[in-house]
Amino acid sequence: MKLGNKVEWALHCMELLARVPANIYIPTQVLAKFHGIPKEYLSKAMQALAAARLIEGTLGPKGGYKLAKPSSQINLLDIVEAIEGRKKTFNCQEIRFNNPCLTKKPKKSDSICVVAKTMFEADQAWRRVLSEKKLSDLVVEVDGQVSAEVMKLSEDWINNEIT
Amino acid sequence: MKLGNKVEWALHCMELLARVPANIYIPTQVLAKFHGIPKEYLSKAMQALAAARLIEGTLGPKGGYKLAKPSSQINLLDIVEAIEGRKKTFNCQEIRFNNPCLTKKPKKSDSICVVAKTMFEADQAWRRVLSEKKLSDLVVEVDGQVSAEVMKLSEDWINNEIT
DNA sequence: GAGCTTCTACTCGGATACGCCCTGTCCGAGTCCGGCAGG
DNA sequence: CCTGCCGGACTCGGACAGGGCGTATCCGAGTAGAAGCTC
Repeated sequence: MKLGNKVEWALHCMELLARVPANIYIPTQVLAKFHGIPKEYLSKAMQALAAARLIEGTLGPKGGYKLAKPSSQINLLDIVEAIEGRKKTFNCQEIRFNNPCLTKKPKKSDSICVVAKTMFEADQAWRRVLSEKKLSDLVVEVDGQVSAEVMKLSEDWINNEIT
Repeated sequence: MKLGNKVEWALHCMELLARVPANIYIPTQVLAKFHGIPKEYLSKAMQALAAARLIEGTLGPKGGYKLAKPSSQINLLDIVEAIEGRKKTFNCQEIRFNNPCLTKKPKKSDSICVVAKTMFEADQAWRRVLSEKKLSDLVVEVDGQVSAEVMKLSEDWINNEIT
């Protein structure tokens, strides 16, 4: 039960995309260089984000990605699910129905297995925390952690790269 | 981000072990037949549970596994972690430190990355739900779901198998 | 100088290898029960 | 009949293949901008 690196990359890249004006496109190459990660593989994560309609891509010079929605309308669960998929962490195989002592055939309408029930509750608790954190919240938190000086330098660095 | 089948198997087997008297050993073969799952592979899960000191195994005829502690002292997180390991679901690679604009070398004592912080909070929420559910609670819930008739038949079936 | 055409260079997107971990299986070491012989 | 011994069968535990998914990489299709030519 481990999340891939693409999730971390996607979160940081989305946080960066949320900082630039809405009409500016950032290419994958710049995102990769800024974060020190392999560009080719990062593009896979960006493709997944685009497929989930969280970002939009454009070709050619001055191309790249931009947010498809305001950062206040995107939460972290959207991003994680775009990368990792929307399937639950626990998939119940209903092995309780393999009990050789069952007196009647089980139906799909039977109440949910109590083991799966608890696992699903845990899964929902995890998702709830992620869904309650908006991308815009993340931007504010980063602002509070990174010095204004570095923030300004980074902004200039990005602007220089995409020129 | 998906849990393996061994987790489900382990949970159901632990629930069953919690039902038998404390001095009775249930062999893997019986657990496997009762749940309709491959015995050889299930033994891997049982080995993991034994390594985590949740169950104890004995060799020879009348051998098998029994709980190492009362079911009220075992929670679902113990079981899941015994199978899946204790590592967090999200491992922060600190790619924020790859920013080419940093003015000073980052130290390990720096405050935690806000991205990782949220991911860890989600991870803890997941673990909290699991740790608050004791194995003895699970037994009670199963009692409320399975008919007394099937429960009795199952008990007799188990007793017959280990004789 | 302005507008159109062409060309280049840059982007995304999908198709393609590689490696690791989960899944599934097998066999050997160790041990406890049950039968058997002897007293 | 009781006791001690021995054999056998059953158990766990670790060692051994196969497959699927995540990781990493590459190349082609398409496009927007810039340069150059014509008017």
